[in-house]
Amino acid sequence: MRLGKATTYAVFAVLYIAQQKKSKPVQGHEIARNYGIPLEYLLKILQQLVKAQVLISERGRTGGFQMRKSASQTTVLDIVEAVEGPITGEISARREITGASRAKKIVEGLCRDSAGFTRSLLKKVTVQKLIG
Amino acid sequence: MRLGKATTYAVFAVLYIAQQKKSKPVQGHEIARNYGIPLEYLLKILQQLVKAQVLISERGRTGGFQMRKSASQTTVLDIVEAVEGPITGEISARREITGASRAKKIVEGLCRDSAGFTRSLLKKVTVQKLIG
DNA sequence: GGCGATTTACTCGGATAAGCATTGTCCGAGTCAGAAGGG
DNA sequence: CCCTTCTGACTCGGACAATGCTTATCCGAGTAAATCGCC
Repeated sequence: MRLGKATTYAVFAVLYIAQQKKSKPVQGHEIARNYGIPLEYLLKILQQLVKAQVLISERGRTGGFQMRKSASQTTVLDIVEAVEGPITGEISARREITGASRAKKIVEGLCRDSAGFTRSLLKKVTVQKLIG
Repeated sequence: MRLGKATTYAVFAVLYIAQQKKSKPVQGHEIARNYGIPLEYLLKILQQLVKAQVLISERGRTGGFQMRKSASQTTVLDIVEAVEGPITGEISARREITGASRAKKIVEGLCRDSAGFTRSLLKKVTVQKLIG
């Protein structure tokens, strides 16, 4: 399991937002400055989190981002899948390889098991637990 | 767990080689023809498997590829790591993100656990089991 | 001074380039089988 | 007929492009606060 930059940014951005006491929205540039993340890129990632129902956004001068659900109801899996898409186990050249269907099914099963384990692992950890 | 094309080719190529009864080397073009894989690309992948001590190669007119160890001593993990490099759990922007060290360690732990599980999973399955 | 229209500064939002890994291709080095030729 | 030599075709091997995805950036749409003018 290797988390890409985008996903890593996403996790820590959500963490930062969840840690805010105030109910005011947190603005992108504040997160970017704190972690040294390129602002425009971060915004793009935050938008994906909004689409995936992890965050809510507000426009305008006092706008920003807020948690949609509470920190204890938001899991790391939610964040990761929002950015990378669903974690699914599959092999790439499924169509090219003809025959060897038995072996193919076994290998696909392995991938699925790995993906399933990873999903359950990430689902167990909430943002609340990350805060501590 | 998503296996790239190269890795998938590698698994089925090794499977094909292991299935050969004769002790003669199997030639690349035979595998490529059987599975519809681009020959030159397959050769490149097979070379990686040779470097990783999974296969042995022989040049010349009667050359080709053979298993280095027996099918029951060669695991899917050996093949996958030969092509993709070692399966390790890590986050990408480790340096960029400053602070939040507690959360960082937790997330890194998740990645390691996922990687460890996947490794053990792939290690359990030998090429012999794929043949059936 | 109070109220409202306007400006303005700031936000998010989606479309657009740059960098890098994966995938795919080409030509050269090496090696053995088999033909050619002489004994 | 048999052995040696040589040729040639076929192999793997490593260096060289094309493609696709991740990463990064830019400019436009939207919103509320602050400003300015009028009453």
